[in-house]
Amino acid sequence: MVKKKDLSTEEKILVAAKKVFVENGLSGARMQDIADKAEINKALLHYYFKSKEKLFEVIFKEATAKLFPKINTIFSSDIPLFDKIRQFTHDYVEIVIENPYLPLFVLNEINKQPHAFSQKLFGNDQPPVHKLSAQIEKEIKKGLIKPISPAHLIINMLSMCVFPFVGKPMIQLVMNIDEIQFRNMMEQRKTMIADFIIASIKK
Amino acid sequence: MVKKKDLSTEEKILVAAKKVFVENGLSGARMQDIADKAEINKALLHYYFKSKEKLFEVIFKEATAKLFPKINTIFSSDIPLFDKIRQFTHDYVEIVIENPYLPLFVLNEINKQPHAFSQKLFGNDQPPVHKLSAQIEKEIKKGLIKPISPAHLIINMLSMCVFPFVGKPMIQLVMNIDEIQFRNMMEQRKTMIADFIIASIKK
DNA sequence: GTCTATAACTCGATAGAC
DNA sequence: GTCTATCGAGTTATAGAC
Repeated sequence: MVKKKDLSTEEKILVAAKKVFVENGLSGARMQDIADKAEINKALLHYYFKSKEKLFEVIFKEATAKLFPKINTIFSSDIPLFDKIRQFTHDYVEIVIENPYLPLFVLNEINKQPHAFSQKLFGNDQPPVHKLSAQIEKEIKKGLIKPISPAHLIINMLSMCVFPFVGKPMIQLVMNIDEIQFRNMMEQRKTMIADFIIASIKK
Repeated sequence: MVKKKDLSTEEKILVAAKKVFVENGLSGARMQDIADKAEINKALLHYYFKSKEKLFEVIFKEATAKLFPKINTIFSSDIPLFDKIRQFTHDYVEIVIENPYLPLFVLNEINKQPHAFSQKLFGNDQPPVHKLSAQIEKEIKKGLIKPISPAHLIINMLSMCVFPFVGKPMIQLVMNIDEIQFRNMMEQRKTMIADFIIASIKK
């Protein structure tokens, strides 16, 4: 664990800004709160990052960089379908366990600026579902799995990986569980989700 | 379809406020925007609803009233498990299709004030999962379905119903589909989700 | 009930000293 | 690089006329 005092001013700002933006969103965050949390003053924030928007952009890019590239890589990789499902759900739940508040943060901002991201998220690459969709179609045609719409299967998989974190406080309320129990459940999901999916589509 | 002119001032405000708050959140919403959309002026907003916070609370309560009671009712009803799964997923997806932006809105605010809701959402009732959990356990013991943690099964079901709407713009980007295609897909999910779940747990 | 005008305040941003 | 002080835009909220 790195102590605050060991961080450069810029790093302290980034750590503080991440927390404040992720908790409150762009419009809900206050530069004063970020400054306080970084133990500096507002003027210095502007010295390092010209404006609130610029600082936000840095934090947001950092967040998407954690959440999206992995999807692309695994979806497009060249391994058998069931392995792919197991690997994706395992790795993705693991990522999100370490960053439980990022999905809600990112989805919020995408919601507020949908068009602004069509390019940003995937650059000039194909959106990453095509290869996986094709693979699923192929398995169905070969009669190896039950017929299912690839799009729905992918949405189901993503839903089960991500939603528990987006709805974390609600789930904790409804199920009446604390942080540790929640974390344990999420650890189980690393393997449970794939089992659940494969049981559904295997012939 | 009711026309704006036929609504009372209070109703016009509520319609406008709902749209603005749901799209922008509490901190992102502007009273001026609400006034413009309701075709009145700011002063009148305060005449009807003392403050921004008070107005927000009304909208928020309306939103939770749409999303939560249904869960409670179906989860606790006295019908066979598979019927319950079919009914819940069908009805819930239907509700959310008609209010696609409510889940993200509500989850956001719960995230910002987790403790404030422990009472608010369910009052003095038991959180509604107990009865469904017990029912699932029983079916497993009777050997009618495959062993699975009730909590995970419920989370999976909720995830597949709700997440596509929380992640709507992202899904539209990733899958490259427009509003109509999205709506069609969600219509399919009214029955698809139950099929998917039951295929996974049926013996 | 509804309006115009404005007070009161919050907050991002800058000037300027050190 | 870092600070204090302050400006100015934008917002919530109120006063007061009709």
